[in-house]
Amino acid sequence: MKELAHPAAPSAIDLRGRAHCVDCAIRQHAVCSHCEVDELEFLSAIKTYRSYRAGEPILGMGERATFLGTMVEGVASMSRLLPDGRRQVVGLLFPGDLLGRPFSPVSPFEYVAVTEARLCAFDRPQFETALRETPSLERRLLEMTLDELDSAREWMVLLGRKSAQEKMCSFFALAARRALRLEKRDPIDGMLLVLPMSREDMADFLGLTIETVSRQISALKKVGVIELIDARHLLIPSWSDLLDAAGGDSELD
Amino acid sequence: MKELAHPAAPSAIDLRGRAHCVDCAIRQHAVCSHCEVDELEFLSAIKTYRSYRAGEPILGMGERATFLGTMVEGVASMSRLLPDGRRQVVGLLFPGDLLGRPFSPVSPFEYVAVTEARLCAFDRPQFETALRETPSLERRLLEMTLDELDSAREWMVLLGRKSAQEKMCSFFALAARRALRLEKRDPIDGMLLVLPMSREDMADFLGLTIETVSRQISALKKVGVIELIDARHLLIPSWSDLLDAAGGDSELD
DNA sequence: ATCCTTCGTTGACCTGGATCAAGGCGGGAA
DNA sequence: TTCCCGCCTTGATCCAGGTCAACGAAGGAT
Repeated sequence: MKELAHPAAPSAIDLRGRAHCVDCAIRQHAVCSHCEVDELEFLSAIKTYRSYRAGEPILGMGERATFLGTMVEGVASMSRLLPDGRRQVVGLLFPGDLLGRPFSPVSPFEYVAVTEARLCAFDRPQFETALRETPSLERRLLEMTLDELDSAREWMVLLGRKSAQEKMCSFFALAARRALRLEKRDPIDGMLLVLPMSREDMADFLGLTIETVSRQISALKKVGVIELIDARHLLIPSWSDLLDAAGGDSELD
Repeated sequence: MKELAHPAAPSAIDLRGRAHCVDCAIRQHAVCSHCEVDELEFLSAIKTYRSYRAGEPILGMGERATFLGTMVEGVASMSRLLPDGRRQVVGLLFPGDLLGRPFSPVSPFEYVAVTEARLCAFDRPQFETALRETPSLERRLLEMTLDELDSAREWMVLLGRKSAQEKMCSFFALAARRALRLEKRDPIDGMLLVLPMSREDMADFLGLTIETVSRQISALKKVGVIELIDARHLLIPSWSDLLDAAGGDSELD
């Protein structure tokens, strides 16, 4: 996972991966959700699917990105590495989310596939031109960016003011809501939550250490806020208990 | 400061405050910076200046906002109050910054004037219509939102992974850069930095307590990274020393 | 089957920053 | 001038979460 020959080269590119946009399962969440058929056709012409294995880098920090794209499957992380090795995950990307920084060729953050992932990628200059010429695209990007900004600020509250326990609960709530959204289902008590990431990724997302994450999970299991099946699977017996323990959750993600 | 009769009512509204946009000192930083003369004239027709005293609330959390606007003078904070009183400042607004959440009438954060402040306010529905009909406005808002998102993520790194000392230095660097930008000057060693806010606001911005802020300032003074004139004024003897002590600063704000 | 190697858990201990508490200082009111 | 009162600083103590360390469980490779 650490020693891949070509960090920015996906493990597979399907150059002719022209699945029909109209059939795209995640389009309603994506930057192209407001597009008309002809606009979709144009995008379709410049799109390429890229697949990544879990742990594989997608874009490096400070690297010149040649593309950007929509997450189609899987989860990716966006993070910053400090000179001394400390790491902060500043965002998780779920299907529908846009990966990459429009209008800026070098991203100040690195993107890594957290699970096996698939990206609907666009050549950067072409996509940026499309953005400028297609109001429905630009408008949707603005909507998405405003929402992401709200989420980022929400997360700042968590990072700055919440206890380790509250952070864990907020994270579970976030992960559960994002999973539910894709399945178009509402939260229910007793639901299963699949954790898409390692303890280390969670720790780096929450501003904690893996040990603290592990301990808090054990503590939450003991008080019954969660029921642990195995390291990656848990049940949420009571959604409202979870939100209470999350300390002022704003239902945003 | 805590017991104001009408939280959302500014201390003064100049209804005929129609200073010419073309002469506006901060327009180049504002959402209207890409506008043509005719577009400026339209905005001018729907704008109103609002003044706030230091400490005065501008928009409450969860409150239905009737306006949003560009900061013209002064500094405002954007923050979230947790049910138990903990507070996190998620952003500072300097002249040129847009105050308020476009396309969403209720802001999930509260805005407070940190110093005496002046706002170029627009009626929300009218401004949103203008946004939708004016590509130069919408495009500029997108640019600004993308930049703010980068800054927010930068701040997440600080909140999640930096030490109290690094946080203080990053804050000084941020405040200095924002001040310099307005004056169109470059950072120089020995420059004076005016702190626009109280220890409490800094603490809430950095995810610290006032005591820690105070102690770190003393510590930084002792090691010579800053020179304290009084509680609100300090010198930055060496810009590079400051950035070193800030631990991986990305020059962003 | 056996060995790694990675990941997660748990325990023991430490420490950075929070908390609690006491003054200092400066500006406005009387 | 004196007295507040809101800020800021500093000291003493505490504790949530970090650090260090050991170990178990679950794959993969051979």
